[in-house]
Amino acid sequence: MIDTESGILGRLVLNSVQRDAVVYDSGPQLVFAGAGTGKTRVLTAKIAWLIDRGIPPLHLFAATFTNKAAREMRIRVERFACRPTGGMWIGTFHSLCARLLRSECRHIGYGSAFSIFDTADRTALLRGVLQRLGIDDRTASPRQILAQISRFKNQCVSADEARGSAVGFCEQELVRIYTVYQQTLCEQQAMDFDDLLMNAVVLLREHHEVLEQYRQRFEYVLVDEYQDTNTAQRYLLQLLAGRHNRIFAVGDDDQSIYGWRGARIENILMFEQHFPATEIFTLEQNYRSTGAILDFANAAIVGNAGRAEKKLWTTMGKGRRVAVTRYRDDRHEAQAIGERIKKACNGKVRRGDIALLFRTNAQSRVFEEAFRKEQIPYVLVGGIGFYERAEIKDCLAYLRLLVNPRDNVSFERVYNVPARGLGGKALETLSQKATEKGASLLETLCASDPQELGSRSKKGFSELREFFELLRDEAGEGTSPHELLKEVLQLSGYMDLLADQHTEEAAGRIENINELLNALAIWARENPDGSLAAFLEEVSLASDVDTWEQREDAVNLMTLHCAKGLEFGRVFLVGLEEGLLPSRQNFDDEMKIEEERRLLYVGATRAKEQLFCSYVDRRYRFGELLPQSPSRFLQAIDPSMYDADDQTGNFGAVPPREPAARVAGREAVRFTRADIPVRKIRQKQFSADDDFSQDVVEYRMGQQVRHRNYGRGRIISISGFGSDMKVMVLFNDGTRRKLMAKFANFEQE
DNA sequence: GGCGTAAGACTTTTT
DNA sequence: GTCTTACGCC
Repeated sequence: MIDTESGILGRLVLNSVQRDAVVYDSGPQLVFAGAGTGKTRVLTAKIAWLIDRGIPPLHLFAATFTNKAAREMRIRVERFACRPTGGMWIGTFHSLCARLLRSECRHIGYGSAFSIFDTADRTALLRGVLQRLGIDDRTASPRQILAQISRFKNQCVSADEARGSAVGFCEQELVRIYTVYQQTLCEQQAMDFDDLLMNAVVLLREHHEVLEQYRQRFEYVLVDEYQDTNTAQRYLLQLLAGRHNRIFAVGDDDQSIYGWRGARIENILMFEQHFPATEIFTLEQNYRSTGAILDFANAAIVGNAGRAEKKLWTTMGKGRRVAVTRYRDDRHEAQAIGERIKKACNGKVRRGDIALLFRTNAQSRVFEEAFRKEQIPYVLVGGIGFYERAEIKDCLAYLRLLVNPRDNVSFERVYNVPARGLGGKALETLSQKATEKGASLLETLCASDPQELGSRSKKGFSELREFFELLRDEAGEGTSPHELLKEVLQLSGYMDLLADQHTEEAAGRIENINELLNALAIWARENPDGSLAAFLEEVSLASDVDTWEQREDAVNLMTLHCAKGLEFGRVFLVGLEEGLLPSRQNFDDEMKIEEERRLLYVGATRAKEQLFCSYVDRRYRFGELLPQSPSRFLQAIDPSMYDADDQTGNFGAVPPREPAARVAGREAVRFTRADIPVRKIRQKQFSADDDFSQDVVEYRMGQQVRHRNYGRGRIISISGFGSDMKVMVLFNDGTRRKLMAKFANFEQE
């Protein structure tokens, strides 16, 4: 023991529970690691410790939540263990499964060059399937169908298995669609994200020799963010860990926020049932946030039922109080926060240490505008990702076709981009031929005489055919991916098309394409042996945070989901309103409301020193100014946990039920203070369960009031909202009193 | 039969 | 406000 102490354990700064978790080595382990308790540190330390004890890195399987986390962990492990970790399998579940499938998928009817379909690709595929089945896509939205198919796959329910339990017309139709959708994917040698997981499980389940080989190899299975695993991922872990029975999972049920994507919080809560003889470790000392922030976060999360018992504590002291600010509307919120950030950054606060977190991507717009106006540098993480832009998808579709000529979705994307005089009719002709031959569109094109493909489209088709044949030859001769893309852009005329447009938009697209070329060149330098296929895979499985580089000088804007696992000195949590957090679409389901509450918890616990929350009275949605009310989660937190600050300038007033915008017609009307009449003070006493948004006393600053016992006075400050609203009154006898508005019983002047 | 313009739907979160 | 789809024109 003394040996290890002076060795690697000496280099890793760990508290006693963390150290116990690292050195325990007698079977399955679950580490409950609350926010900021050193989850990553423990996982990194565990891997480094294992390697230090002589476990070859190639016997380790480690699943992280993002590729970025995987990269960072690999670097840290290498630093601690002072050894290269090349053979270690570390990455996201999706990339690890892709890796497994690339080498073993011959067992399940795939070649190693399969395409990976993203949401847009699978939507395009489904549209085609619905058309072929003669189903009107207005009767059931493709979105919903895809969500249902994902639900099956996330639980590893194949189309055949689903058929057995389908009840009623709708379900049977769904299964029929699922069946054809799955066949079509296979025909095109493509897998969607869910397939990567499900097919990996199917492969290991049905091919015992393959399973044994990998089980044997992976002596240790390590998992980060275990609370966000879905059923398929759990099956995969159970299969892989089935032999050595050494699984090390880290997670926090309070941070489970991916239920909508199939994640099962039960996975972490029932870990002991899934992995018998588990030893549980609970990390409760928080090293990230101040006491004030932790108290606020704890107060937010206690509303959830069925949590694993834990209580975060810190030795850091209370720190600065959490601020909860009310603004007039979303523009006001953005402008005021922009100014606040600007002021703070004139001091010694680094912009890179500030994050602005929101529930939906749509909320970022106003902030971007405000920040530009204030000249605050910012980085937007996520949103419309680089690889989702039309011009980038076009480029990638061309490249994908070179790797996998059976990828019809890619073919249909680019066969007429730039325009070659080929349209729906031309595609139909080609498609029919392809069906007869049992080949893909590109294969059929290359095998057909253009003369047979319709008189009008023969020119376009023969152009396209020559283009692909030339590229395929070049690809075969080992031309670098970077050169290939350049050729694609030139030979297809794609670049010319953009260059001739002379618009700002086209210029932006050219810039993006250059960025892609650049990325390809850099990637080739870092991966000298990397194939085009490998590049495409990496690109398909890259997440938003993967491409994010934290900068010293730029404020970080991202969704709450994106912020998981990150930390910042100052955090602005914006738009804490009903309908947004919690999201309106989750109102009806208590489980989903709990997930929304966890989202608030995740957001709050990102903050190290200071947390600013805000909500607005009115918000633009669909181009209309709609009234908003503060989030139920805020209202449930004891007001003593934070400082309430009302910046609306019309304190206590509540937005009208029917927005004036409606009355005025379609045109959206901006509210000014004068638009909102300050109603007379009402004498009514309110009960606690009154809906405050309907029955609330409206006060404003400076208002004259008369109190039954204290006489006349003037309101000098207002805090809190709804039934918790407090007013500070300066009475004429010189005394100041803070009164609960609902009990003040002011007499009318 | 392709291309451009106008109404239409619509946004939760992402590998 | 933005992206997609439908229709009418060339």
